[in-house]
Amino acid sequence: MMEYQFRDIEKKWQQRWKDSKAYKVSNQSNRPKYYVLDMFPYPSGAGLHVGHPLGYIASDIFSRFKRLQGFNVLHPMGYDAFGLPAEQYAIEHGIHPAISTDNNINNFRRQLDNIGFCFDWHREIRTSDAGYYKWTQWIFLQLFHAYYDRSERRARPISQLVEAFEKSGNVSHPLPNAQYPVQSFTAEEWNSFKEKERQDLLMEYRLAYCGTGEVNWCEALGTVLANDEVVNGVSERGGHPVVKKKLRQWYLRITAYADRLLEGLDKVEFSDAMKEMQTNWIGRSEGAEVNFAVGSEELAVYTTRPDTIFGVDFMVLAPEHELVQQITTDEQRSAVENYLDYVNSRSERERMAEKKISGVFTGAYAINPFSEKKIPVWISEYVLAGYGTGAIMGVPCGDQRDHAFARHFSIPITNIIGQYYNGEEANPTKEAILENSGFLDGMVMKDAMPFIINKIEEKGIGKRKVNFKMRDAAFSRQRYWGEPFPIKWVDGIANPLKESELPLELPHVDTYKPGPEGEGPLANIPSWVEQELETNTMPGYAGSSWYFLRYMDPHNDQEFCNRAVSDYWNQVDLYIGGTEHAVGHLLYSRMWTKALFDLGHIGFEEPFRRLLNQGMIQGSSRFVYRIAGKNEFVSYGLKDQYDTQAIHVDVNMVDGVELDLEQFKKWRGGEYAQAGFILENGKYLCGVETEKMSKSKFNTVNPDDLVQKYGADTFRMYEMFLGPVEVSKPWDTKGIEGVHRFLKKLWRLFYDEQKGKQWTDSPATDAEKKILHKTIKKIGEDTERFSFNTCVSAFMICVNELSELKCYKKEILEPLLVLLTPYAPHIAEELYSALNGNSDQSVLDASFPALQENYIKETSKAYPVAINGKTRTELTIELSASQQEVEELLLKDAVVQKWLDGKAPKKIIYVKNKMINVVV
RNA sequence: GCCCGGGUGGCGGAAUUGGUAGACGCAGCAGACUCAAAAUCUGCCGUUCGCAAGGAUGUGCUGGUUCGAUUCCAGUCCCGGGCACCA
Repeated sequence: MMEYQFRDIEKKWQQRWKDSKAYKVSNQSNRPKYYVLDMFPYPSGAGLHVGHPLGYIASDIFSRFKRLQGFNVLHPMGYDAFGLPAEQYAIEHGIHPAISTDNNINNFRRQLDNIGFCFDWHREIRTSDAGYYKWTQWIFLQLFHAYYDRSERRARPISQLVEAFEKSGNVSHPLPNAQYPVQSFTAEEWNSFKEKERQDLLMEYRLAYCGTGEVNWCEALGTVLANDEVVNGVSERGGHPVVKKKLRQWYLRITAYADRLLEGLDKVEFSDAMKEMQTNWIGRSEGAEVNFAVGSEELAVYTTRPDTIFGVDFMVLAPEHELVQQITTDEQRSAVENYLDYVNSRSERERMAEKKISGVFTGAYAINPFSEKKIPVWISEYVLAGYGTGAIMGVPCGDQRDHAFARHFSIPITNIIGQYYNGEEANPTKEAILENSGFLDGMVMKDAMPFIINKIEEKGIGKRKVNFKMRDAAFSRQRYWGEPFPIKWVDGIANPLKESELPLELPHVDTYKPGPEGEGPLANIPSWVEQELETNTMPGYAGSSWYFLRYMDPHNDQEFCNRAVSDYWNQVDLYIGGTEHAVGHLLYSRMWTKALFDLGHIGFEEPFRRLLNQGMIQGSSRFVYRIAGKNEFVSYGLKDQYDTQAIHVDVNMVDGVELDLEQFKKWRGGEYAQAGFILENGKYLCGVETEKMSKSKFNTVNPDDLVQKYGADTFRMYEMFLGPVEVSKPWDTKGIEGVHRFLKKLWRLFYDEQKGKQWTDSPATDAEKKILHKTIKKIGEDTERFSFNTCVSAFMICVNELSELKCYKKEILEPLLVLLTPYAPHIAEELYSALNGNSDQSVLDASFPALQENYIKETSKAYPVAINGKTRTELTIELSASQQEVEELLLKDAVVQKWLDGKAPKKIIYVKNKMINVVV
């Protein structure tokens, strides 16, 4: 074999690696462990396009790299197999989700195998397998049987809470929900409660709990819709009206973990952008809750700026606030009622989107507890019932929204910050010296903050308070294709199934239509309903919140994951995936990990030690230009001479920008078979635009086609060569040929097309060793920092230089193949095997070559010489040269003399190993 | 509106700590080999002035710091992403 026959080579080694179980990983090893994980895919029916494998290639390279460095590397793959699209497909086509999901998975697997990944498929998991979701249900029960102990800041078994209640009531365990009708009880009271009362109370503490929540109910479709299926208050499909409907819903008490989720960010290596997104989502704010008297009622407001309390000019309640009815005066009642009607007529989305200021005065006045000033109480839709206390104090001089509100309704503005307020717009400064602020006068705002909070607490009219924007996570879906809850409802009490009753298998159904009253399809199954089983199913993120643990011990039918095994593999060392899961999946899995840690099931509390976000590969669309009203197309360069309409064409019919006219005429069943063309230089050239890659834009490129045409190794390297993994960049099929040429050139270092084998055992020269070791250094460093694109360049430079020197020496070529293995494993193994007389030693288990610095050490350097900062010439000088020696050499140089023009240099800057600059 | 990223040749990108801007590749141009094509090889390739040697200019824009700025600072424009009345 003299030519690079990549198809045969790749097929051969993929089969051999499979036969020798080359990627099977053991849980026992003397080697240090390394865990590389990809965000597992939802197996959609559309299959992979070139954008999907980007992260998988990066993780594959890194896994293989770590293996060469002597690590025991866990690199598994599986499928997030429950989900809405399969159910939707089932409704439309009558095919059971289990079947369509299975088909999709088979197609995914075939496409992945094509690319030559080193996944340990013995550990494959599917979240929809009963053997998997048995443990998802089990973890749900762990959460159900646990509460969050706020003083110890950790989850504990709920049985311990019951013991505490029996002994001393709930004095040291206040209810998480301040709105619950019973707030405190004694041991005697607890012991006298009926079972239902006790269970209702315990439900208020559980980490997985049931409550009432609002869902988007669409009467016409008879189903509940996700937020993104609702557009402008109507359903995305069909445009039917959507209303809020209250339903029984499961929740996860993620808010209990808010502060730990925040603190945990300091212990992980995520990008700053990612940490910031999570921080914003959690939305921690510090402030105070303050009570204002309104007649005989008390109105609590939450504020982050208690230091501005003397600047309060009005109050605003959310329209839903419970005090609204009680405090509204008779004169204002009809105005308030009108406003409430207006608010009720609006969807949540409309209210969110509204920029116009609206509101109405209730007629009531609150009393400022410090200044005794009377403050008008308003209602407005910009105040949200769900955040803080649902009421705010309006400080116009310090808050832009309050300012706009005061202006709009002509409420007089009190200035407490002197010249910091210009009368035109609010200033949220904390640096101003307070005025018009009673006993706070003269204090700097940020100093007044702790002072006034203490005063508030002393006076007993409020307290210091930390608030979070994050809400508890809704954990029910009124759907079929998800994990059933291991819960039976008897007399209104949620009864958990016993561990021995798991898994509670998802029953087969013949129809996926929603159940009555917004319930899920399970409510249509008489046998299910007779057993009083919960009819909701779990959401998509249930299975994905803990899957990284199951990979460690995927076949264990006694435990979700053996503790010794999870102690060995521990955290995921490198997690690779897209930013779209920034807040959802990552926060949920972090919370589950913390809960499992608290309950003693695992030994670490952050699942992912390091996170790498891959960018998107954008589509590069091609356009043809049809002359208006004619079946005639004009080439890109001439289109401005006509009135044209741009039409997307399939990028796979275009070579660079040149359209294949024959293919185009056959496209879309011959729609353009009779079309005419106006060409430039005999070619039809297309327009180009970068857009999201999608079928509808005809700009998707299938990796299968590229692997078929150029081979998996070329494809892998080209995906990396496009640019840094973390950033988004457009796809350009044309460029792949450059990488393919590189591999062919590499091949020719080993085989000559005429002469055949041409490697030799002759000893390498220093120049050749220098090329090799320079490459070892570059590949080692750049792979470690995920700079895969510059690695590909470094390989190209190396092969170019070795070709130039006609270096065919095994001493150089063999280590080069090891370096290349993570990037292009097939060709590396083929040549490595040939080099070693087809021995059984696989390049996959070779050792990463050791860098010998002495071969790359330079003794002299060609220094750039700048005159006044502008590079004028180059001067080769020994690295050991002193300042004085350099100056002497410099002044002798003809170019330097020319620029000095007889003048003496003012200063000569010589930075060793960098540059020389002469200041004249 | 707020918060993050990012603007470098015709294109993707490189320049790791302030030190030769444009590595590597694509596209393009010229040439060699060939009956021809493919494959391969060689040279050129930011803009501009110049026959050349060489010079000027150049990393979105305007300033600043520095012997020296793609890199640091201030302002500004544009693009991408996230959040969106969070008190």
